[in-house]
Order: sequence, then C-alpha cells, then structure tokens
Amino acid sequence: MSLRIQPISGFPEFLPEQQIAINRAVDVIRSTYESFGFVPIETPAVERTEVLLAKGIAEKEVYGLRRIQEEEGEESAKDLALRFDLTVPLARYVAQHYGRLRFPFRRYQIQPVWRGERAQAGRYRQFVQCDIDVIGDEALSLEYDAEVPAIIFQLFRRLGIGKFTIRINNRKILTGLFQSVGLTEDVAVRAALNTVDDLEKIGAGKVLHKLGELGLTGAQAERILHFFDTAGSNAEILTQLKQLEINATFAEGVAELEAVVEAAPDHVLPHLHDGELVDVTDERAIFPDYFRIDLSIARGLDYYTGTVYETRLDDFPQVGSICSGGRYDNLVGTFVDKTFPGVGISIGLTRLMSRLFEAGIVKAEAAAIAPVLVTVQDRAHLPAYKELAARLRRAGIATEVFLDDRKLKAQLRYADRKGFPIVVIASPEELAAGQVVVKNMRYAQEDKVAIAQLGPIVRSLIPVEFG
RNA sequence: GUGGCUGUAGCUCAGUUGGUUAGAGCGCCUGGUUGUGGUCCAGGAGGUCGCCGGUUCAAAUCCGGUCAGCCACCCCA
Repeated sequence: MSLRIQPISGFPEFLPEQQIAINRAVDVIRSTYESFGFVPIETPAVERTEVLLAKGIAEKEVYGLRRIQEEEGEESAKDLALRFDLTVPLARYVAQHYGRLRFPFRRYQIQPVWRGERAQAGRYRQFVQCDIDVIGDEALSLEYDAEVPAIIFQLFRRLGIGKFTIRINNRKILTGLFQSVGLTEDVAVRAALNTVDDLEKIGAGKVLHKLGELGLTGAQAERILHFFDTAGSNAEILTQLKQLEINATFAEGVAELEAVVEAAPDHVLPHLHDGELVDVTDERAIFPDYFRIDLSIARGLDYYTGTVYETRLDDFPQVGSICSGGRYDNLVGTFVDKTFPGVGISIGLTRLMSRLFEAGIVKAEAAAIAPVLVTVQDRAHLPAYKELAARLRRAGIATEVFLDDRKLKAQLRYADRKGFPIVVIASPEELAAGQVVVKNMRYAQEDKVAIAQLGPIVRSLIPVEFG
C-alpha cells in the first residue's frame, strides 16, 4: 500500500541541519527575551472561534477544528478553531488569570499559529511566532513601547541576520489625519489605514483612487498623500509633524511617537556579548540606522490603537515583514470588563529562517548535533566503546556511538556526511593499551591520546558552532 | 476563493514531428586487498513518466477530466 506522502502546501517541515539552526535561533531569542525579564507561557493551539474572531480577524483566514466523526451536540468546526496569532490568545489568557498575574505582566511565547491562506514563498499556513508582550493593569507606560523595538534590535543583531529596519509609526497620527478630512466612521478609517499601508506596494495613483472611493475629494486625497512625503531623520520627521495643527488625536499620536523614539535607545545594550567575546561595535550609535519612523505603516489587524512596528530585511524587501506588532489598549477589554492596555511584537520565525537559509545568511550544513562520533571496530568490545562515549558525556561533550555493524570506512563516511567534526577510532589493542585515536575530520589530523585525557583533548578540538 | 505556469528516479532536470528494454547529474550501496571519510575510477540498486479516461497499430509525448505543486491577487509573520 502506498499513501500520499507529498507535503501539504504551506505546512513546512525541515531537514535536521535546518532544524538545528532554527533551534539555535530560538535559543538566542529565548535568552534575549529572558534577559529582559519576560516569563514564558504557552496557550492551547485551539481557542473558541468567538474568541478568535472577537477583534475583526477575517473569518476565512481561520481554520476550524472538529473530530472526523462528530457526535450530536459536540463542539464543532464553527465553535473551535486553531489560533491565528498569539496576541488574541494572550488577551484571553490575561482576562482569565488576571487575579493571579503580576502587572505589568511581561510574557514571551514561542508557538505555531495557523492561517488559512494560500501558501507562497515565505508565506505559510502554519508557522512559528516568537512573541513578547507587556500588559498593564489600567495603565501602561509608553516606555514599554520603547523597550520592545530595542529588544528586537538587540536580538536580531545577535542572530546576525544582516541589515534590517524596524519601522515605527503611531496609528493615532493617521486616525487623526483621516478624521480631519471627514472620515469619522471606524470602518472608513480602517479602510483608509489599510489603503495607505499599501502605499509602497500599489503606488500613489491607486491610493488616490481608493481614497476617492472612501468619499474624499481629490484635494483631500492629494493632501493625505502629500503628508506621506514627510521625510528625513526621525528627529526631522518629528519636527515637521509637530508643526502641523490637525486635531487632538493627531497631536497625541505625534507626542507618543516622539516619546517612544526618544526613549528607545536607552534600552539598547552598548555592546553585544557572545560568551566571553564582546563585539566592539557601539550598538547604540548604529541603532538609529535600524529604527526609523515610517508614517505609512498602519498594520492590518484591527486591535492596534497607537504605536505600530514593522520590520523588514533591507536586502530582501519582497519577503515582507518578519517582525511586527504594536500597542493595543482595548484588546483584553474584549473579554473582561476591565482595562488592560498592552504592547508587543511578534517575530515570524518560520518566514525569517526560510529566507535566511535561501540567502545563505544562515548556514545549515552539519546534521550532527553532537560533535563526536565514537566508531566501533570490534563489536566484541562494544562495552569498551560505549564506555568511551560515557566518559565524553560525563565531561559534558555530546557523543554518539556507531552501533550498526559496518566497516570503519562506512562509519567514517557517515561521520563525514553528517558533519561530525571529531571521530574517535580505536582497535582492541589500543583499547587494551588505554589509548584511542582522535581524528579531526576538518583538518584530517589524528592524534593518539590516552583515554584518561580524552575529555580535555576532545574539548579543545570542538568548533565554536558546536558550543 | 480568482488568474497564470507546472507535474518523468530520494533531489534537480533532459526526453527529438507519438515508434523498440525511459535517460543525465547529485545522492545512496558495493568494490579499487594492508583499521581511515571528503577527490578520482568501475559497478549496482531505484521510476506502473501525478491519477482516471479517450484518440491511435503504437502515448511520458495528442485530447478531456481530476488531483497536487509553484507564482500573482487577497491578506499577513
């Protein structure tokens, strides 16, 4: 019998060498988040559909859940669904547990989400998000809006993903702007937000046309469009914005944006630490080059109320956003009659990693996760070979023993193909003499060493990427 | 969901105007005698040519259907 084994489009899986690289990236993400005091949580893959759709997420993007054989009265596909992001489940989680949480509640969450759209390069139907969010009780300082992009900057610098730009804006600026030309209905404002969000992609002409469809006169649409010509450094843009007298909402957005942009650099560590190595680059000095105001960023999700972020790789703009988020003052309030403003951001890990592999920025070569392979020459002495491995593991060195009955040649080929940097070889005679051969596969160099010295000697040969 | 392109070995692909036992590269296995991989050489395993139906003496090759994949739109990490 042969079943269909083709992959399902949009549901990615990776080879070991890639998964190892992904996991290493997750290690960096997790440790960076934790270094800022975020605590981990996980939430179920499944939520009630009404919870997921409470804040205007498009229904057609959500996967329903049901048993293949449903029974009468059982919760079905229209009642239960796979989560679409990690932010809405977080809001539900906070609404449910707020009595036992400490605020400001800082959590990170690294889990898959599902979206029912057609897959494409860099666009998946299942992908992993790495979120951080801060939720306040009643109030939440704008300092948190400033901290979030600083953390992301530091994290991406540690990951070494090449040049990127975190673009920031404040929705109140755009909302105020649209209100000033007579768009008062939420629906109309939202439509206008989505339109200008596409400015870079669809061009000025189409944006003008779409704004016209929303009821703006030609002059008003031109005025809106002209607003997006505002350019320069962050400070220059802010100066120009402050000179405009639009309305209270607009002014509030500008003030918030200014506060966030000014506070952000203080959250950046001056230098990157990688174990004992310290990069001499002044991270605070280069930060402004990676963190820029972009007035056309609006974000598609409805729940954002103020600050919004969107991050792209400078060399691969067509990939789209790899990390975005923002401020949501009313999301938790959807589920409980209290006020818990929040701000957060999400890294699209699957998209990010798949692009880094493609571009060769991250190398996925070795499929070995242990640096050492102990080969077996004489199966009559298997216990002695196993003891060699145990000795290495006791020394904290991950080690694999080749247990199949194959020739040494085949065992070495296996070591080569899988990418072990170090191989231990020993004949029964050598074992009896308390000695083994340690082979460095990369430099084709061998040394005969005393078994008693195996741990320290092997450790000195382990390449950095094996930790 | 809509439109365009594609569907041949594990992977990337070639297959002349339809004509004998369907090919290449990579990968995999074996060997090239002395415990030693990565290079080279020789040999080998592996395919009902996405699936179903039709035209034909004859179909991977033409036609119809179907399924799947890729790209664009929508939307977004």
